[in-house]
Amino acid sequence: MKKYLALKASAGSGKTFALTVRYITLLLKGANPKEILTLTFTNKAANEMSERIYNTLLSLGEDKAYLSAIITQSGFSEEKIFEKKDYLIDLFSNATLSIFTIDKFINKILREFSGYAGVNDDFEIKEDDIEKISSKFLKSLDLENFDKLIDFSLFENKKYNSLFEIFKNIFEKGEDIETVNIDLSLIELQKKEALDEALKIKEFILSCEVASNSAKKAVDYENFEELISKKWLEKESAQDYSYFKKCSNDLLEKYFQKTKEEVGNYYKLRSAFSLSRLFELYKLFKAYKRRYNSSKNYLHFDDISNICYELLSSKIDKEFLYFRLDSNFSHILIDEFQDTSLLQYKILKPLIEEILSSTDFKTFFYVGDTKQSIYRFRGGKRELFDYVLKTNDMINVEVLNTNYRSCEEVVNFVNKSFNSLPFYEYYDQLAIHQDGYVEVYEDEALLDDDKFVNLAKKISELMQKGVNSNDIAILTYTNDDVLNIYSYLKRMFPSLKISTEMTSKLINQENVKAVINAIKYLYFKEDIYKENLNAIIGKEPKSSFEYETDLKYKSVQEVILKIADYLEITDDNIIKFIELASSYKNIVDFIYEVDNLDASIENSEKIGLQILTIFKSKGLEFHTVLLLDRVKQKVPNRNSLLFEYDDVNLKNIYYKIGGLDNYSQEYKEALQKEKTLEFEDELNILYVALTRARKNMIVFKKKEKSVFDLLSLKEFSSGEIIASENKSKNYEKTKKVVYIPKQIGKQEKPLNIQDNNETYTLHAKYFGIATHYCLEMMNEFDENSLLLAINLVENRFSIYLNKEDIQKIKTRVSKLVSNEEFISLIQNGTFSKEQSLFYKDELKIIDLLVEKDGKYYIFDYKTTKDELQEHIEQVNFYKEAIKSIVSSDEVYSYIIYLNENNIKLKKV
DNA sequence: CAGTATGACATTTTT
DNA sequence: TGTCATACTG
Repeated sequence: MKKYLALKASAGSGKTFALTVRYITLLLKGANPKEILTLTFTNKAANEMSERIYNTLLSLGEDKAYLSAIITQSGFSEEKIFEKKDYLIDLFSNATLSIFTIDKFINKILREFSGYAGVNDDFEIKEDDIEKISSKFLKSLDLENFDKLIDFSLFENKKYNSLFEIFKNIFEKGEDIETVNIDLSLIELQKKEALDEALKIKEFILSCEVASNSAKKAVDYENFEELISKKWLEKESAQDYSYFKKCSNDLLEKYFQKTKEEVGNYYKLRSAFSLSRLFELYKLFKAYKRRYNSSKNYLHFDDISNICYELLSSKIDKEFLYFRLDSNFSHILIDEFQDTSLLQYKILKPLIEEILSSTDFKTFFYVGDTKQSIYRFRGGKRELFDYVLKTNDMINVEVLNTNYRSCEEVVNFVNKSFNSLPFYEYYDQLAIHQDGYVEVYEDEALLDDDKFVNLAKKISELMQKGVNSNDIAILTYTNDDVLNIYSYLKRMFPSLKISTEMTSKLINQENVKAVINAIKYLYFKEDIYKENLNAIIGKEPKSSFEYETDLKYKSVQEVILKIADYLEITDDNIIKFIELASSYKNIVDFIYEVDNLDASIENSEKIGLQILTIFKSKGLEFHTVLLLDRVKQKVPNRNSLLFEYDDVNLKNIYYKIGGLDNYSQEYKEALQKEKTLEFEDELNILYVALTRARKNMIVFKKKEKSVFDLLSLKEFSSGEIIASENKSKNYEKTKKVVYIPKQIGKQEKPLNIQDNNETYTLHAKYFGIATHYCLEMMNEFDENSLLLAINLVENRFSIYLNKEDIQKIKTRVSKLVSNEEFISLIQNGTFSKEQSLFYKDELKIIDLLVEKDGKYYIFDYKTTKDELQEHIEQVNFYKEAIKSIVSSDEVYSYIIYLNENNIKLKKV
């Protein structure tokens, strides 16, 4: 095993495999899980990582690929590894793991050193309410600074809101600059100077007899602003401008050059002024925000990394950090390194350096693929990958170029598309799977009104050729496209199950929005809310909304439910909204706080054809991919600031001004650099999109203005469509715990929400999921398995549940495994957990299914106290389903109520 | 026909 | 706020 290694892992080349092998090798070589710091970007990835390691340990030896890789890496013999297997499983499942997201890790550091950073260690993490902070900030300013802000805002013609956007942008970067004081009147003077010169040109042209109308129109300026909007100012000399050509002489050229010089001086002054003033105001804002955060005892994610970095760079030295951190990390593994931001890297740097300079057994490893860096807009810095290599010559680099994901046709197509691009680092990949199908289809419909006809046709064609709809994923550029395709396909194929993965805010979902407006109307009696409501639910404008209720005396949850039922719009999103609404104490709280609710919408069906954005698809793979061109054109980047970096060092910050590039060479170069990076982003998105398919890929290309023109794709097809392996109409896609929302709205029995029944809280939901997860992860129903499983639960659910909850789960499950009736029922049977079944058009998941002597036993776990009729109905449904599937009457079912004090087995 | 002016147009998102 | 298509100009 290389002690220090950077791994360039193209899409599908076995990145997670390499990480897992390395982790297990470290364990074999005697490392403790706690000291192996493994960093990922999302919680999902962190969970998957620990599960993958755990599962690989459990089946160590069964998978030859893993085994031989581990043998090679560790240098241990097969026997030696088997010998250690049980010990490793035990070690891993009982240890505190250090597998986190980068953000969580930085958060951890800050909490440990909170005293030095001047923050409380129990701060909350949440989104900023920029509107509130900015208005309070304005009020906090003294007259002089307030004037400065107003002046700046007027001068740059910026709204206050966009000013705070810029502050946020600076804050994310965590950069700072020196400011200089330039008087605004100086700029006004310079403007006049330039205008005076330009008026000479005007006079000259107007008195030139041969001047064309266009030439006269080109000098129709009265003030400075009109002057600089003229295109001819960008020319090198006056005669380069065709409308001036006829009048051109030395005198005009003299005026022209002088005007250009004065305008150039204006730009220099203005950019220096604007940048300085902006940072001056930013510093005030930052200081104010610190005070505000500390008074409210909360921080934003950006605050955390910002403060943490300040702490490390000024207040404490790295030795101190290293020795004070509650765990010493001897090994670091970083996943998706190309997405690391500069700030994050700077925070990790001392830890990495300590490892690199140590003579002990300490290792450093990072994997990534700069071609898959598509998150630059939120800070990801791909240059870091090579920079770290370049600046630390002990680090080795390896490249993974075998593709284990896609079939030959797909791999070859991607190779062909990317390897001839100049300035794009690409190594050809080698496919291990044969065959496959690739098609580039020039879709004329994409430019018409009926955009998705051909997409729909292709889908039905694929399904006829034996591709299961579950195996198809449609990838798009925007969330908007996802929605449009979803509703189009729903219309065309009403019975087709479609799942969309979108992150859109719950409060923006139509039904939820309708209820919010209805409640606001009832509270404020302002017509605007009623009209909003009418528009959303499709009623005529001015329709009345009559609803008798007493907002004050009912719980917020009850009000939402009643109104949603009244409007007949109760759905999954409304139910989630009701669950979340428990956090509002009363209706007034709700009215004023609801707009800040940050939760996301419930995604539709959990099974079926998938539609998602390319960004969302990163890290995933699909049997068949339909890739859609960018439907609408790309928008330009609207940041007001331009950060120019040399590798990873900040070179300059510019305040973006249109036209400045004509007068400042360095600004022009910085703009050019930014453009190159944006171009790379665009190619990277294409790379991610084209590497998701395992078997079949169909590209829908626009006839004109297609993004695929970057790769010069032409109409093309190669190979044969590969049918799905699983032919059943809707089969399980994941073995994950699926939460089915409780149908609160449809219950017969009136709800008793006021007594704060825990059944309906999110917390209870996670408690239930965690309990199910614990039971799912147990290999055997005994205490030993429970210990292992509870550890996994802790690692996975510690965000949602506290120690007591975990203990409660442990107690409950422990009661179950010592329950004689239960044990005797399952003894000597073969059992399958989380068995999904599809029956009468419904997908259900059975918690535990046991087969014994030709008899079947169904078990369903419940963590609620209440024994509801619907539980019985649900289990009866399972029973019917199993009976019909196995064609036997010997099916028995039980509901297991996992109560705190006792276990109840209820035969149904 | 080449150069110029003008108006319409639009993203991605975790912690 | 940059890009693109389109109309206009000489």
